[in-house]
Amino acid sequence: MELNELQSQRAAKLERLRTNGIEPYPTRAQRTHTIATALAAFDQLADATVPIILTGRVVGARRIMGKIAFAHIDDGTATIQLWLSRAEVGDDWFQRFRDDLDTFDIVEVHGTLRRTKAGEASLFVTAMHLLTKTINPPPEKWAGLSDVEERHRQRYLDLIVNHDVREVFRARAAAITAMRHVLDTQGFLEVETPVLQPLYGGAAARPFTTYHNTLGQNLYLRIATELYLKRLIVGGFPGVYEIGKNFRNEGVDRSHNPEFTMMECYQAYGDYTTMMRLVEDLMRAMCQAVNGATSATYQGQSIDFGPAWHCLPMAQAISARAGIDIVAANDLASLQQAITAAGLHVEPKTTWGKQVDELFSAYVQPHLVQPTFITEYPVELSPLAKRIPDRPAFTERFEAFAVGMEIGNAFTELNDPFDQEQRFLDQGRDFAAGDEEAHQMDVDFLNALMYGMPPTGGLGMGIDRILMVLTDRPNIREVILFPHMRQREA
RNA sequence: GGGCCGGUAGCUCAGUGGUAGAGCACCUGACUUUUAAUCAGAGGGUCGCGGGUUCGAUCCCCGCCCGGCUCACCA
Repeated sequence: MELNELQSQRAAKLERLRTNGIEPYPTRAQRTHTIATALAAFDQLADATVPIILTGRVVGARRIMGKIAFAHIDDGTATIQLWLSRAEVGDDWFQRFRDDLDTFDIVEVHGTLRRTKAGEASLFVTAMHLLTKTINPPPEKWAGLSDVEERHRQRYLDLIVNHDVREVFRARAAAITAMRHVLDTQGFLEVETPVLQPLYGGAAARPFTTYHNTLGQNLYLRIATELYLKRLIVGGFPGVYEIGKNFRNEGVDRSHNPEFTMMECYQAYGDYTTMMRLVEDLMRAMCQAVNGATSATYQGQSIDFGPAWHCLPMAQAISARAGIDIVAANDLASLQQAITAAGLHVEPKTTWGKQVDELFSAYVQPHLVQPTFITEYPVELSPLAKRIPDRPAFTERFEAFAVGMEIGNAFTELNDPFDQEQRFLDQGRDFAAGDEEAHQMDVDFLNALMYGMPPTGGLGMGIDRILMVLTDRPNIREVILFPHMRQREA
């Protein structure tokens, strides 16, 4: 290791401690309380001068004044002030605290709880042990660690220094726990399906590819769990869900990370309307778990997950926002003509469905701030969704939006194996025509459907994006502990 | 991939065609109720990397690397 000046100073202190018989990395720690439990019982413990032992990392400045010193320690549950008196803790340890310990070192401290004259609840230290000597110095005291790249690359340091970052990830865990609770109590079984797949499917995306050496087989990292979960509905489970990572070989921006966490669930004998109710239940529960209420504030706007969501067919939404009737303009040429006639500027696309999607993304989606379901998607954008019985160009599908961002996608699942085969064949033509995200033919999945899948509702929800909304973070990297970062030069 | 902005001490940032700056941190000393402790003093730099212009480049020019925002892609 090459050490800079500050690191070398700390390494020298470490050697001095060793020379004086102090092991800088002892094997075990002892404590009687966490800081949080000690503070909760402060009055009883202080009044009876009960000797206790706490542990934690020294955070903030050590304030050392000749024969007395103060510092704070943090054990992950709370912080507490240490109050050291030279007379009480002894010359050796007082001097060691001053000369050989540093901010960020981790210590075990023995003493009694006592309030200072300023009124701060403190541990009056009678003895101390070093638990871990640190080599790296802390960032600046006030501005702290604010460089976004450094925060993400050194998330451990970000978490030490920026306590609101810890809260984001506690919120994330609480939200996922709440999500599991809703799904478990509504009869869904949590399952795990393959990440390494011989065929990728269930979404429109380019995959990451990898290779199994001994089998000599190309494999893909999954882009969705959908096709495996539906096989399990064929297998007879009444409801299944999986919360796990998907991997999509696409661009990276503030709402896309190459690997992201998705919850997908499938409910036998349900349909897309039962999935709407489930989304409402899930979002209410997750918002409650994170914010203690069914509304959240995102970038200054209140987002309310309490009431039933707005619900609007895609054609109506586009008509209202862009003034284009996609039901009348039902082929690519007439749609593009209508767009031109309306004076709209939309990226030209190669198919009617993609053009509809583009129109929607440009003119409707940014306005979907409050929770909204957009329903009835074009069939060619939805190769796994069932058609609306009397309008076969559209599917029983919705996407869930909030703060202008897609956070969920659901449909009545296509269970007609012949229609499914035809959709795959159509997708195959798109792929041959250069659409790298077109869905692949999956013969085994068709085989499963030929054993019969009951009418089923399915839903996918992007956990990371939901957490962005619930924790008011405008960048997906703020809700992923270790977001993807470009590799640094050696 | 395009556009805009940025990369200077451990951290947060200023700055200039002529020996590199501040605050915090760190180091030395003083100090028995601090909590942005205070006071006195000292040290610390590949100015992202490579090339060019110049007597001289951290500064100007070109290329590259990395990051942020944004557009495109991506539901």
